[in-house]
Formats: sequence, structure tokens, C-alpha cells
Amino acid sequence: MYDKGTMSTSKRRKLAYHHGDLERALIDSGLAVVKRSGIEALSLRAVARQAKVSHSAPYHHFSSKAELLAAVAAAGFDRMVEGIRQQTTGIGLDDPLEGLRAIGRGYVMFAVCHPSVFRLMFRPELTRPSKHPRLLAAETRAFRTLLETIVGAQQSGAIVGQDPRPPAAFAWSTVHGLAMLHLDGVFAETPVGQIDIQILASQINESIISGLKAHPWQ
Amino acid sequence: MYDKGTMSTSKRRKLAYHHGDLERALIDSGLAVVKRSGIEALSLRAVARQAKVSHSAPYHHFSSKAELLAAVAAAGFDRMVEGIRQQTTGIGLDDPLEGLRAIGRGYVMFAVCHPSVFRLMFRPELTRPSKHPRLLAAETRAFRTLLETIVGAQQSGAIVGQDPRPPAAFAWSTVHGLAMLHLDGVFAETPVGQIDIQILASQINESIISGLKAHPWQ
DNA sequence: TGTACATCAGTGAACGCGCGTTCACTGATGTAC
DNA sequence: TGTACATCAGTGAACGCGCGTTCACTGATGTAC
Repeated sequence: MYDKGTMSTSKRRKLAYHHGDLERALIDSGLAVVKRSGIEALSLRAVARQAKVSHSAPYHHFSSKAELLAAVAAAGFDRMVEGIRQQTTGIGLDDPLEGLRAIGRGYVMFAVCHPSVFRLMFRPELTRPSKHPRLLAAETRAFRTLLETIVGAQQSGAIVGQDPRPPAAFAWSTVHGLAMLHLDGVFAETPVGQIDIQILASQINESIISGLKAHPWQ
Repeated sequence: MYDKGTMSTSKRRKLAYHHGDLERALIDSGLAVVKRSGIEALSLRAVARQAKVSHSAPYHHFSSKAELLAAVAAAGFDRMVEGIRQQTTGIGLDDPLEGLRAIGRGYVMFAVCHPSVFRLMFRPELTRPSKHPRLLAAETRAFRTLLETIVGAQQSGAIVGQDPRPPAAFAWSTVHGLAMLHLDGVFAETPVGQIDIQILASQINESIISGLKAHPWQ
């Protein structure tokens, strides 16, 4: 392996696309394409085009289109976790319910800010078969954030029950459904449409808390 | 217009594909294709093939692929409403909370029983542009079922608040997210996976009720 | 340090594919007389 | 009732398209001597 630190900038740039950085560049290009043009436009060739590389170059880093898209989706999960973490910072760790509110806010906000990426993350037919281990890991990482907060709420007594999974599934389902129905424009076509999504999200966030506190999760 | 009632069976069958029934046949074929082979296989040509008709025949009934799929999706909404109604029958109208439970059960059950149809119903890019008015109407019809039950719960005092839309959005989001995450296999890849979907659904159904009752929807 | 060689990340032509859509047609149907 | 005609729901050939994938290649890189 060569040492990047000893190279001039121009040499590093020249090398960048010749030793391992194209993988990262393709993932970034995938995110860029899906953000700009949506999921339908997210073809292997479009990603290669965006990366200014021939359409056969990706095959040196991903064995198929599905694997490439899985890597892009995994990157999406990582960015969502990052966004949620930003909502969490500056919040006292002593209040797990505030942590839950932050997760809900972060989840919906990510979906609203990056709708196409969010859609890609939940489009399993695009990454199948051979669902990339990286995608699985990224999903698990995202879910663990929620799970740990629920455990904290249970240990502090804010939520009754021992098993964190059902209440976690409830909270996740609610924010996920809210985000999806909003992105799909379903609310806009019904009487709900007149309600601002941010206001609706915080109302629903509170009702998640209420549901978590009131229902005996045993 | 001719009178179908005066025709022999064989003549009616012969005519069936020549005067207006192909539209219905194509919608049924669309449902059949998507159920059998999934959304990816749902092309205009596949639907025509299923209906045993040339691939240009659909153009006499739908102006584009998007319009055909919109009609199929609308049929899906109608079947879901029908399924929910089956869950509702045999329940005392005096208890609106039981009505809410029935809607939640029916929603998740439809998604589990007809996963591909359910996915099609919430894939707006397949029916755009020119989203069929029929699809909009079917969506609205489905949502109204929920909205009216919420209104009943509010009038009976089971839920606090005047505006039925936010609590309806909350309930819908939760069952929708649960169904979607389950169908996408997201739960299966996390610790939640070990929980039976029916049990999880009824637990979450109860927590929706709790959230609806506890939270001041004003 | 200089040279010969192996490695391997790129290129671009080529493939076969099913797709959505168009179009001239044909033949069964309903209608006017 | 019988005949001539208009209508229109079907057919099937044809189009151009972008796609995923393969393959022989080339040229820059790192390595062995």
C-alpha cells in the first residue's frame, strides 16, 4: 500500500480514482443522483455518469447494480443516524422521554429533507437478492439507537415493561408511517393535508409518548 | 347500447371482450400479475398478456401505463375497504373504540395477505403524472372510514378533542408504518423479528387506543 | 537507482432484453334504410 | 327481414430507448531483482 501522506495534492487526486476511492465516490454519486432525480432515475449507468466514469467501472467495486444500491441505501441509514444524533445532542441524558422525542423529530426531519434517499432505504426489491451486509448493519445500527433509548425509559420507570422491542416497534412504526404517508402525498389528498407536517409530527410524537406510557407493554 | 339480458351465454361471452369489459378484465389482470410476480413484473405488456389480449389493446381503455396502474391501485383500495368492513361487521356500533381496533386489524391484515397490492397502492411514482381521479376517490373513501370512526369516538367522549384529523393521522401512520416495516422485512432483520406479527399488531393496536385516549388532541 | 514484469482499476464497444407507445390494419358489431 | 355502411375494440409489426452485464483492451501503478 502506498502512503497518501507523502504525495503531492495533484498526485493524490490523480491516484484517488485508481486505488479504492471510486467505491466511496460511487456511493456519493448514488446519493446525488437519487436526491436530484429520484429513485426511478437511479440506474447503475446514471451513477457512473455522475461519478464521471465509464458504466463498466462500478463492476470493479460492486458485483451488481443491487449491491451498489444497497451500499447507497446503507449510506442513507448512516446519515439518518447522524441526523438523529444531532437532534439528541444538547439534551439531558437524565430524561429518556426527551430522547424519544428527539429520535422522532430526527426521523421525520430526515425523511422530509431527503425524501428520495429515505424511499431508497425502504425499497428492498432494489437491493435484493444478496442484500449487502453493510445495509443490514446500518439498519441495525439505526434501530439500536431507538432500542437503547426505550431501555433507558423502561429502567427509569417512565415506561412500564421489560421487553423493549414491542414499544420500539410501536414508536418506529408511527414515525415511519407518518413519514411515508407524508412523502407519498397521501395526506395532501385528504382533509389532513391542510395540517403542517411539522406541527402534525410533534403532535404525533406526543401521542407516541402517551401510548408508550399508558399501555402496559408486557 | 345493446341489452346483455337478451343474449345467449355464448354470445355474451363473445361480446364481453368487445364492449367495455376489457377495462375490468385488465384491472383484475393487473391485480393477478402483481399478486403473482410482484411490483417489478407489473408492466403494461404483462397485464395484457395476463388478460390474453395484445399489448396494444389496453390503449383503447387507458391512455398510458400510469393510468392503468392507477386503476389497479384504486381497485386495491376498494378491496382493502371491503376487508376492513368485514372486520367491522358484528361489532356493536355503540363502542367506537372497538371500531378503531377493527380498522387497525383490517388494515394490517390486508397488507399481510396482499403485500404486493398494498405496495402498489403506495407507490405514487407508478401512477404519476395524471393520477387517476378514481385512485384519489378510492383513497379518500378508505380514509373516510377511519375519520368517521374517530368522530364517533370523539362524540362519545372516548377521545378528547374536536378535530378528528390529527388523531386519524396518528392511527393511520402507526398501522401503515407497522405494515410497511413488516413487509419490507425490516423487523425480521432486527431483534423485533422474533415477535409474531399478529401479536405485535394487536399490542400496537392497543397502544394506538392508549395514545388516542391519553393525549389531548387539541 | 533502473529495468522488466505482474497487477488491476479503468475504458468503450457490443450483446440481448423487455419495455411503452404508435400505427395501419381487420373484422365483428350496431344502425339506418 | 335484408342490405350497406359506419363505428370501434381488437391485432401485430415496428420504433427507439436505456438498461445491466460482458469482454477484450490499455495504461498507470507497485514490486522484484
